[in-house]
Amino acid sequence: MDLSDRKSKILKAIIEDYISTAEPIGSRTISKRIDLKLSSATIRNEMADLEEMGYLVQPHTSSGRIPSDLGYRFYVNELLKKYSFNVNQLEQIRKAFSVKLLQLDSIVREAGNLLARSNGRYISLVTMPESESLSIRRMGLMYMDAHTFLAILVKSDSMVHNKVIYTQIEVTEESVNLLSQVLNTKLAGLHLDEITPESLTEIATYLGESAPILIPVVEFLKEVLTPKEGAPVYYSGTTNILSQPEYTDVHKAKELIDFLENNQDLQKLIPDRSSKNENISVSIGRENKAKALKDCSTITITYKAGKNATGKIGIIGPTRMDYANVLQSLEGISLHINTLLGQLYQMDGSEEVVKNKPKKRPVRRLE
Amino acid sequence: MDLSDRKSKILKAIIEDYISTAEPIGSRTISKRIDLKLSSATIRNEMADLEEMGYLVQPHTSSGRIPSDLGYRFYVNELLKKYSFNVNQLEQIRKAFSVKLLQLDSIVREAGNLLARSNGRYISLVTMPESESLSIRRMGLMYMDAHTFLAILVKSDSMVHNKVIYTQIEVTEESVNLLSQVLNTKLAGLHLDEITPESLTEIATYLGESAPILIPVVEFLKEVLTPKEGAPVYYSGTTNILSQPEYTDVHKAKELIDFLENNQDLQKLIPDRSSKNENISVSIGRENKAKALKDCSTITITYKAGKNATGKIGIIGPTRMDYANVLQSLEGISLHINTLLGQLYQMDGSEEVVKNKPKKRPVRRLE
DNA sequence: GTTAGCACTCAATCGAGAAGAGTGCTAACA
DNA sequence: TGTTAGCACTCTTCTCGATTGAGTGCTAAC
Repeated sequence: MDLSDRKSKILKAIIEDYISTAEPIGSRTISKRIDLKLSSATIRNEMADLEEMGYLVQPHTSSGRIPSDLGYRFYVNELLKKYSFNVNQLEQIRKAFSVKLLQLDSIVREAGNLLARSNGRYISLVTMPESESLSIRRMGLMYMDAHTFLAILVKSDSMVHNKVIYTQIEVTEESVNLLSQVLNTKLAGLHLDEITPESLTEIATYLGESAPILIPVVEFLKEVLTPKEGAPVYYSGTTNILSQPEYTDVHKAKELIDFLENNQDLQKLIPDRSSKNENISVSIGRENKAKALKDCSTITITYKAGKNATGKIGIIGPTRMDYANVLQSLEGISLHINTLLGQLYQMDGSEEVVKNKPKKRPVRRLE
Repeated sequence: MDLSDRKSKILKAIIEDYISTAEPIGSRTISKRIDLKLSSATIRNEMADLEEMGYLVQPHTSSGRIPSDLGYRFYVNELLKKYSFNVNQLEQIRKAFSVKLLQLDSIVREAGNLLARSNGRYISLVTMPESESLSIRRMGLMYMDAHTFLAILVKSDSMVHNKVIYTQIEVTEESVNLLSQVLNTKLAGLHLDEITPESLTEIATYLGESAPILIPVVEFLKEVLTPKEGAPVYYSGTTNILSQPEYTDVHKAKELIDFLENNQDLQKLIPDRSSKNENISVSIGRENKAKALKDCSTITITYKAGKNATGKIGIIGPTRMDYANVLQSLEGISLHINTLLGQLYQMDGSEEVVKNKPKKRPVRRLE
């Protein structure tokens, strides 16, 4: 769908004005604003055309025009000039990540917070990276007292999990240390589905009568390694939208926030329209799967964490969103966490893990 | 300050009505509602008295009365009959805590969430338990690759911390394991200020040329064990207040939420008025230290975690708060987390830690 | 193709009046 | 002396019509 150069300019001007004012835009405003000198009457004619073509809507006769979903879509696809990266901005992003954040979940979560703070007007969201199946990179146990020990697991995606485990039977420091060592050598590099009953019984033989403590440990492994269907979404800056004029009605705001908090499955919220080679996905208004988001736009970008794990980070706001700005900071942040995570994974002793890993792993189907 | 029985009854009726309706209460409403049969005119006289005494205020002449801060205070101190515990309710609280939550921070945080959910109208807050000085209960390292290992610390309050540490120099699995063992035997039971340069050099001697890896480990210990001044406050259900009539104005709501998020120091928000032997503190309206909370009431209860560590859990809402209900569920939840944490600490091998701990520890001053 | 001009539309604003809830005060009553 | 009925008064809220003003569509002229 093509538009004349003049129509494009007018549409762009309307959208950008509306993005910043949230008020319907009249022909006079545009005729004054735009570079090509045209009278309001001419603009009016063009606006009527644009409305007929579906790019603009009128809240009521004799009011200014506001962009339709289609209008925003055209804006995003065609009119948004490639934003140039501000080196300064990238530097600021880098600074915002404090040095001590060297763990995956902190990095990702902090990225979400940063995003929410950096625009201050929209809600930001992140999902933790999900890879189809995770393996055990490293694990260990730590004796605490006769009935307690700590289980620690480093997954192949570098996330660390730990759990305090209480046992009925008494354990000794030696037996815990022994189990720790055995577990590590036997299980490191394995996926959950590669932990067979046979290997477990083998491990149990090393333990003698303290074998039962293996049970809660395996529970823990299962719990942590089982791929969660639909990574949970973390929202940040939910109350940012309270400063948006479209949410001066508290009920609307609460409805949206409640909806988000109760719908943790990002897949169900937004369509997967990163069909192009781009990994950025922009969903405008009714393009979102959820009806509750019909007046919102969601922009998400996919980041990589390791070989085949990806997560998303994004923004939810009213359709009247500052797309240019959001896209830019989103891309800036994703760029940065990609490098951060890249560093994190570069340090992986991947070879070492690989040598322990059988070649023929059951293939996990994607549903 | 004493009130006649009848005045008390009228005040109570007004407050409870106002709590549930948020509308100024007129004399006729009370004359119909209350058990002792009195005409509206009589009630009016009594209300005029109560206003003169400062328990009620009139938003404007010829409107009903609403309780003043003093009125609420009287209500809380004198009129609130001792709530009886509902066994059912306690059972529900118990169920709400899923079994897998066996770590201090999850327990406390979950308590906050539960509190926010259970009333659904107010903001809940929790602070992590703070004890003056924490010691190392147990620590360990876990080798990951030639430049990476994981440091794990279990503090005396049972909180587990871990951090991925990257080293410039190469480390071997053996050296990490050795250090792990040495650290544990040498440092377990110690407070931060008991870790002397001498003990560190002693440890270093065990390590030979891989001694430098001790540095980031000590950094980590410092970071985790240094007592934070003013435990951070975690809020939950901040958007709950959006459903309250006093916050239909979005700006007010946003102001409050922003204020809370930017003021993490609970000490500065509310006065420490748990002066009685009670550990519950109720601050009504302007009794709060922060002016931003002048239309809010805060109720906090202190829970115990271990011997001398305490944290707070509480509720923030409009002064028109359902005190009876909030107090009850607050006490219920604190009761439960006290027992949960009690179990957690009972399992502490305290003797074992004690034997390693020198008697004369530098006394830390309270400021 | 562009523009000036004009009649028209419709939301938002304003103000006057009416309604209604509630009070204070007075006088009568038990 | 305490309680109550009644009435005038106050003040908010609601309603409704008039006004305003931003903006449009259309027509005619350039």
